[in-house]
Amino acid sequence: MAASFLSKHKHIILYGVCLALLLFLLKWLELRLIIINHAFEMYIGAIAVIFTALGIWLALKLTKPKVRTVIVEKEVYVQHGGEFTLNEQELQQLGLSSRELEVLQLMAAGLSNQEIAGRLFVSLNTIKTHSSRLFEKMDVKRRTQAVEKAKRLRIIP
Amino acid sequence: MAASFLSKHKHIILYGVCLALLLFLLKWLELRLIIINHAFEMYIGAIAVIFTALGIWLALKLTKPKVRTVIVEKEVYVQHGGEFTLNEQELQQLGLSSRELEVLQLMAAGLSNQEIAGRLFVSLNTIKTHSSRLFEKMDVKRRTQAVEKAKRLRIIP
DNA sequence: GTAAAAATCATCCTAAAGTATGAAGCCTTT
DNA sequence: AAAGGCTTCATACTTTAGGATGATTTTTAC
Repeated sequence: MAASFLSKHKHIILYGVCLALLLFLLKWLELRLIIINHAFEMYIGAIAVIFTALGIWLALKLTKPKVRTVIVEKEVYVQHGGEFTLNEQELQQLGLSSRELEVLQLMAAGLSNQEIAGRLFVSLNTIKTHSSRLFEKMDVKRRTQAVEKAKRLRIIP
Repeated sequence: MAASFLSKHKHIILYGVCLALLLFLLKWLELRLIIINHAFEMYIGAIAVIFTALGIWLALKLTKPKVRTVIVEKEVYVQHGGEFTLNEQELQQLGLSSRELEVLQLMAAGLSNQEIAGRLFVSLNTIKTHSSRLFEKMDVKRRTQAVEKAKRLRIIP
């Protein structure tokens, strides 16, 4: 199929190829003419392009990369709490018993008398007695005052 | 207007002027070449040097600096005895009114409702209303819990 | 100017806190 | 063994705190 097509139109193909070659030759000659006529300018241009590229390459490769460091300070608040240092002296001075101190600590945690009683496995009345003696020793009238004073005196954290 | 245009396109204008000067220089060198025929190598060398420099300049001026963002976390330790730093975020989240916050602060100081009322020149009932709304917002049942939670959340010192 | 939020005050009621007093059991010290 | 402190518990009572609801005024936001 392909072979028969080639043999049939051999002359036409040959003519076409010759024409193409001729046009190509003409174009090439034209180009050569331009090149020959402007050989010097083109040479200079080539030099310029090559050395500009060289300059860019040198600059990019042989210099330290430009890095702009942006430092964003982010403050992180650390609730260190500051190690609690028990004020032993004040504690001694108040003369609180161990049970009273326990009650005071649970009061500071926000527990009610009933809850404290449950926590310590004693009756509500017992806690009331403890708290009364506690208030008396601490010279306060209410649990809120006791807690405030205890924190101020560093008896509890 | 004109000044801003100038400053805005400073690089372009500068480049244009440089190019013009360069062309002038080239023309002058060409003339010299005609006169001094032996300086061809020097001419080429000058071209190479100039365009290398141009390439370097271009690369340095027209490349964008890489931006590296470094986040430095700066820890801020908050000591127990140190300055109190209000936890604005938590305070906002609770949605306490200014009056409620006042009441809370006086509660933390160990004052009774009656005393708070006297301090703020309002009736006891008003303080009760405030405290009720306060407890509701803070999701607590008692003033001692409110004070404990407020101190824990750093809403009050 | 209207709607929403805040602040104020009141009444009634219940729950919790606090006072006063007494008492029993368990330690330690004298 | 007696004295004193600690813990426990109880009863009776007063005070304070807290809940529920309704209302008025003021401030704030749209």
